Amino acid sequence: MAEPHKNRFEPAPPAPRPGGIAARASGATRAPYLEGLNPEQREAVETLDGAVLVLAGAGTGKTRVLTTRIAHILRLGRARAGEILAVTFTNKAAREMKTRIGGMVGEVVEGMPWLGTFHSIGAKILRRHAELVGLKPDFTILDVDDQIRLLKQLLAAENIDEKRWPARVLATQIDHWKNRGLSPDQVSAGEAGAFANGRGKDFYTAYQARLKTLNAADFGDLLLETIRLFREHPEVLAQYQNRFKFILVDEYQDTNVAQYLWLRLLGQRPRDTTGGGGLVLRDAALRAAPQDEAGSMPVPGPRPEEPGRSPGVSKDVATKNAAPQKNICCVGDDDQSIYGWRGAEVDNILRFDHDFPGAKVIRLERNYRSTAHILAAASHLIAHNEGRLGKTLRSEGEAGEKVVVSSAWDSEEEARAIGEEIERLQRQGHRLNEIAILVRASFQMREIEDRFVTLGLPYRVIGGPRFYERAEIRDAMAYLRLVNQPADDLAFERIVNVPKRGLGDAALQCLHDFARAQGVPLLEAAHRIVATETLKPKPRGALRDLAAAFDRWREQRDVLPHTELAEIVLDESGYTEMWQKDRSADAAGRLENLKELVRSMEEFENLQGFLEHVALVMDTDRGEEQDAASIMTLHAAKGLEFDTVFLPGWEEGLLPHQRSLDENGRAGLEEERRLAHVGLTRARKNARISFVSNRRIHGSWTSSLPSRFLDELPEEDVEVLEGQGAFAGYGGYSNAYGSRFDTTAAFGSGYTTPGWRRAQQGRGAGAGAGAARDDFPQEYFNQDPAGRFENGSGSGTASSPTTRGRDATGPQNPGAGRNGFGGAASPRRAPLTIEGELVARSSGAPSAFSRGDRVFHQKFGNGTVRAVDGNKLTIQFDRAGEKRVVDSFLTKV
DNA sequence: TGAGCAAGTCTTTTT
DNA sequence: GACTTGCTCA
Repeated sequence: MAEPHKNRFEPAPPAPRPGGIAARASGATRAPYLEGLNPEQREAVETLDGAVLVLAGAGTGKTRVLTTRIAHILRLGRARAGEILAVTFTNKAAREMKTRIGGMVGEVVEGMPWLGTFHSIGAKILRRHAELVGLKPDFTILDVDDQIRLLKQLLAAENIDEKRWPARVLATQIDHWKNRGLSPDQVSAGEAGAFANGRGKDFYTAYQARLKTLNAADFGDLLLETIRLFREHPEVLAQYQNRFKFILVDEYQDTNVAQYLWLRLLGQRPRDTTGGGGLVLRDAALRAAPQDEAGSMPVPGPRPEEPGRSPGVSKDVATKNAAPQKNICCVGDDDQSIYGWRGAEVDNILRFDHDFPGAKVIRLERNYRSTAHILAAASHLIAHNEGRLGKTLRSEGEAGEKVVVSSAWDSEEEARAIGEEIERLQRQGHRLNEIAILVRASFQMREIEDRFVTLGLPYRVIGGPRFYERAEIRDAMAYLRLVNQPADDLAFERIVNVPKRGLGDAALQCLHDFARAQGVPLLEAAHRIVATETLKPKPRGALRDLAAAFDRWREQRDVLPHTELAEIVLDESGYTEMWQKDRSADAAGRLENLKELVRSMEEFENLQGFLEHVALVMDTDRGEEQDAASIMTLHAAKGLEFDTVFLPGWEEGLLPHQRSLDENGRAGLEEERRLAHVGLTRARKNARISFVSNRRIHGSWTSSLPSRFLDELPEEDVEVLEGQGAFAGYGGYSNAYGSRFDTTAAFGSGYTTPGWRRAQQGRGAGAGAGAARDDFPQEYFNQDPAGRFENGSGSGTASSPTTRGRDATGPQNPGAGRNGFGGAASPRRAPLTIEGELVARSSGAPSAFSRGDRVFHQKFGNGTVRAVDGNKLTIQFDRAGEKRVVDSFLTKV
C-alpha cells in the first residue's frame, strides 16, 4: 500500500529527529503543517481511514483542515497525488485549495489532477469514456443560454406554446430533475405530466436526444451521464474506485442528489458495485419526500426530525451498502447551506451517518474569525432554525464591538450612509480590501455603486456580469467552438449571420429543413445545400463562403497555435470589422474584450483545453490588487471574510426574500436565515446591518418592513442606531450629508422605541400584535389566507396605491417617516404572502374547483382554472399570467 | 432583410 | 429601469 514513490508532492525531508524516522504516523508529529492545529482540527486531519464527517462552522478552519489532510496523506505516503479525489463546489474553492496545498507542500499545483469541482471532474471522466454514453470525446458543454435556445427550437418543433411553457421554465425543470439524479425514464409520470401539456417526459427525452445529436452535454449531464456511465459499465467504475484511495468533499451541505449518488458510487469499494440498486432506492425516497411529506402535514410547525425524515428507506439503503467503505471525508456546515434552490439537499449532510454507518463525526466549533459579539449574534440567529445538526460556535477572540443595526429612510440614503461610514473607516486607516458590502439581491448593488462612484470610492463587484457572458465573447466563442466541433449547431446558429451576411430567416429555415432531411449538422448541410439550387443566389454565395472559411480554419487548427487561429477566425469572419465599424459607445470596450479573450487563451495548451475552461469556469481570474471595497451577494461571499461587513437590506421580502418564502415556505425561510447567518459570520470585527423604509423596486418606490431576523438577534450583542437622516424628512436630507452614523442617538435599551414597536405591530398584521420572536412565524403562517387582506390593519396590497410614486428622486414625504420605521400608518405592501407554505402543505382532498371554472383571486384578479391537483390549482389569470395557487385563495365567479 | 420603435417582461442566488 | 421580443415599415 504505502509503497515508496516519487511524485511532485514528495514530502520535504523530515525534521531531524534523534533516533531516525519511525514509520508510524507519529513520524508526522514534527511536520510543520500540523503545528498550530487545535485538537479537533488535528483529529480531522489525522483520522484517515473510514468515513469522516467534519462539521465545520464558519471560521473554524475548514479549508485548513482539508488542505492539511491532503498534505498529510501525501506526506505519509498513503496515496499519490493522483489517487486523491478532492471535490469542491466552486472554482474559487478549488483554486484556493490548490494554492494552499502547493504552499504547504512547497510545490506547484499541477500534481493534483483530481482536485476540482464536481462538474469539472465529471467532465474529465466523461470525456475519457464519452463513446459509452453516446458522445464523442470533444463534446461541447452547453451553458444556460445555449440550453434555452435549444429548448426553444424543440418547443417550436413539438408545437408547444412558448407563451404558456417558456423555455426558461422548462430548462429549470429539467435542470431540477437532473439535480435529483433523474434521467427521463426515472421521472415519475405525475410530475412530468404537469409540464408542457403533459408531455414533460417526452420533452425531456427529446431534449436529451437532441443533445446527443449535437454532441453536447449540459451542466447536469456532466454528473448525470457520469452516473449512468458508472452504472452501466461497472468495469469503468471499478477503474476509478481503484484509483481513488481517498475522497475529500468540500461544502458537503451543498451537494445535490446527483452529486451524492456520484460520490456514493465512487466511494464504494470495487466489488460493491452491484449495490447500485440501493442507490436508486434512496433516490426514490428523496424524490417522494419533500412535497408529499410536507403536504400531509395538517398544521405547520416543526417538521419531524429532519435527519430521520425517511428513516425506513435510508436505513435500508445504508445497511445494504454498509459493507466496506472507502476513506471518504466530507466537510461541511449545515448552517451554511444556501443552495437549496439549486437542488442542494441539506439532507445529505443531516444524515451522513445513515449513509455511512460508523462514520466519525468531528465538530469544529472554535471560531478564530469573529469577535464574541458577532459570533453570539450569528449563533442566536441561526438557533431559530429547526433542522440542524447543532453546533455551538465559540469565540477564541475578544468581545469586540457590538453588531450595529441602523435604519434609513430609503435605499439611496442607506447607500449614502454606507459610503460615509466607509470613508470614516478609511480615514481611521482601515484598508478598503478589508471591507465588504453583502447584499441579498444584485439589484441592490446599483445604488451602492452609484454612490461609490459619486464619492470616488474604489470598489469592485464580485460575481457581477461575467466576462464570458458578454455577447461579443459568446460570439467569438461560437466561432471557435464551431471550428473545434463542426456539429455544434447552436454555435452555428449563433454566428451564421453575425456579422450580417444576408442570411435571414427565410434562408435559415431552408437550411434547417435541408439539414433535417439529410440528417446532418447545419454546417455540413451548408456545404451540401450550396451545391443545389435550393437557395437564392445571394444567400447561397454567402453561405458558400462561410462554409469554405470553416473548412479552411479547421485545417489551420491543426497547424497553427490556437491564439493565432483565433485571430485569423475573428478577422476573416468579419467579426472584428463589424465592431470596428460600429459607432456605438461600447464598441471599443468590446474590441478590448476580444483582445483580452485572445490573450487569455495563451494560458491554455490548445483550443480544446481553452473551451473546456470557459464552459466550466465562466470567470476570468483577474486579480485586481488595487485597494477597493468589495460589493457582492451573500451567496458569493460564502467562504470569504472581512474586517468590516455591511449588510444592507434586512427587510421583509428581501431578506428573507419573498420568492424564497413563496416557493419553499418554511424551508425557504430557514435557508434565508442561513444566508443571514453566512453574512454575519463573514465579519471579523465589525458587522453593520441596515434596513430601509422605502426601497426602489422595478424603478418604483415600495415601502418595506424591517426583517424578522432583526428580532432574532440578541439584544445584548447589538447596538441599534437610529439614522439621523432617516426620518427627518426633506430638511434632514441635506443634514444627512454631514452627519455621521455615530452621531445619531441610540435607542436606549434595544428594541423599545415607539417606532420599532409600531413596526412590529404593523407587521403582525392582525395576527396578534405581540407576536414577535420565536412564535412570530408560527402565528403568521396560521393566518387565514382569505382574511389576510381584510383584517390586515389596513395594510393589504389593495389598499396601498403607492403614494410614493409621485416623486422621481425619492420618497421625500416626511409625514409617515417621522414616526419611526416608516410607521404603521404609511401605506405598506401586503405583509408577507406565504403561499408557498400553503401550497406545500396542501391536502390531497379533492378541490371544489374544476377545470374551466372562472375564479377570482385577491392579488391576481380573475382567471380560469387550467389544472387541478388536490387543492393546488393552476390558474391562467387574465392579467397576471399563469400561477399555481391554493384553492383557499380563490372564490368562484 | 433589417432598422426602428413599442410593448412586454422580469428582476435571487450559479456549476 | 434595463432588457428582450414583436411588430411595422422601408
